[in-house]
Amino acid sequence: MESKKISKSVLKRLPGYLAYLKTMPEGSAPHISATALANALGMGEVQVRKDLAMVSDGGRPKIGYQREALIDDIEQFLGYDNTTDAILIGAGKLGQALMAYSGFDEYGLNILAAFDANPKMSRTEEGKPVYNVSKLEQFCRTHKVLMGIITVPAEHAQSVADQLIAGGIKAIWNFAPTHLDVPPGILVQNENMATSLAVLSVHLKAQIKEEKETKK
Amino acid sequence: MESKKISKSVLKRLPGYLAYLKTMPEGSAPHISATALANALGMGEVQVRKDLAMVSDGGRPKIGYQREALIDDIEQFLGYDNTTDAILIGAGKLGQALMAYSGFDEYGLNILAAFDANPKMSRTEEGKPVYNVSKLEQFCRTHKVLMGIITVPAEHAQSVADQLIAGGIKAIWNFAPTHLDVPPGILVQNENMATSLAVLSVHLKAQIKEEKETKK
DNA sequence: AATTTATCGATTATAACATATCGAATGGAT
DNA sequence: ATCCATTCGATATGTTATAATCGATAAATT
Repeated sequence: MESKKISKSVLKRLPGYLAYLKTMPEGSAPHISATALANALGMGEVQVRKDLAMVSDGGRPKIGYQREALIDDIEQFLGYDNTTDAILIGAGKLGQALMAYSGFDEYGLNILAAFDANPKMSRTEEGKPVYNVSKLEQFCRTHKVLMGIITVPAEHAQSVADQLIAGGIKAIWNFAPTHLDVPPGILVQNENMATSLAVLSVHLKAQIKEEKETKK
Repeated sequence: MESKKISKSVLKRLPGYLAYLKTMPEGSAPHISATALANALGMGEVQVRKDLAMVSDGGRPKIGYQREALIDDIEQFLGYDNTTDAILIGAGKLGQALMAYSGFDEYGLNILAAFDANPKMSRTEEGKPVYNVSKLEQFCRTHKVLMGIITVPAEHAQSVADQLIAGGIKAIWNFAPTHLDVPPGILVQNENMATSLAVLSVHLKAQIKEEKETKK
């Protein structure tokens, strides 16, 4: 089962399973079937089974998967079991919100420090240091940081990305609503709110249109 | 060209084009070709052309698209030209960050008010009212709000969603890391950071593994 | 012990999607 | 005025993701 090649769509569904498994009450049965999971999350049972088969092999007919073991398997697959260090650039509103979000530990993510062009404080509310952006590249090197989180305005995002890459970063989590040009081997994950909004907006438009037509 | 059926993948790419077109300097040529766009954003030129053909028909050989007209076409298609009202539930760190984000106007989104189970203030920094969550359903009805933004902890998300739907909401933008059960016709757009993290995390794991193997 | 039932896992089929290729049209160059 | 380069648009191919089908297995029941 271990890795080889995994489709990105599967990857995006795994956290969903994980979250559901974890929120199951303590008293529930120690086993859960792929079918049950599928029903709970409103997806096809075949798809769920296939996804689970990619990361685990503990499925037994009539019984299902052992919940604890399955959780462990998914977490291990997603790399949530060993923490990765990251830094955040852009200590604005969004940046601070992310720094304050305590849930990242759960996903094996540890934000070491924040950087800003004009640091208004030396430490965040949570006690994480805030440095001037000029220290960025050097910090990456000395701490061997592999992930950078960009929460700066769009016009500065590319420049920040370049500095991160120069510092040896391998993955970028980009919250700036702009395209980043990066060399191959560097992964950019865009958390673009504009795309989500587009989906919602078009849906609403269709919905309203439909309503008008049924009224006729 | 107008609507009919549009694939979700196309939809997600359109905001990228739009953002790039808008950031082009004033002095640049009034026309742009699909080829140029493709190169700038690092995508296939055929795909870009196909996408643009879905929303516009102003493409002319040798010239390309008129930039202004293309921007208008995309914005109209995405519904950015007429604003839609929305409300936000959960005035925590993330919720406040979203309220403070001024860029939403540009996408035709107008957040009317925020709701919280324990409002700590009656107004946000931006002057938007903050109500108790008990007023939620009534507010939706009287203001005919169609979109709700959920930024409450995962355990309360489903309950909030139910109230929104009871109030007549048609689209939900869900920032809570949990699955929401909704009746058909209601769209849930999950802005799940966990999925993005999963993609990044697995990439990093593969990257590290690769490095070790090349060192051998 | 045999049968039934529920579930996993593999195989196959379908559909969506991205990519490549080709012809047509247009504006600029010669 | 003719030719050429560029770009759009449409068609065709390959790839990938999704869905449906089938057999096998293990527990529960009779």
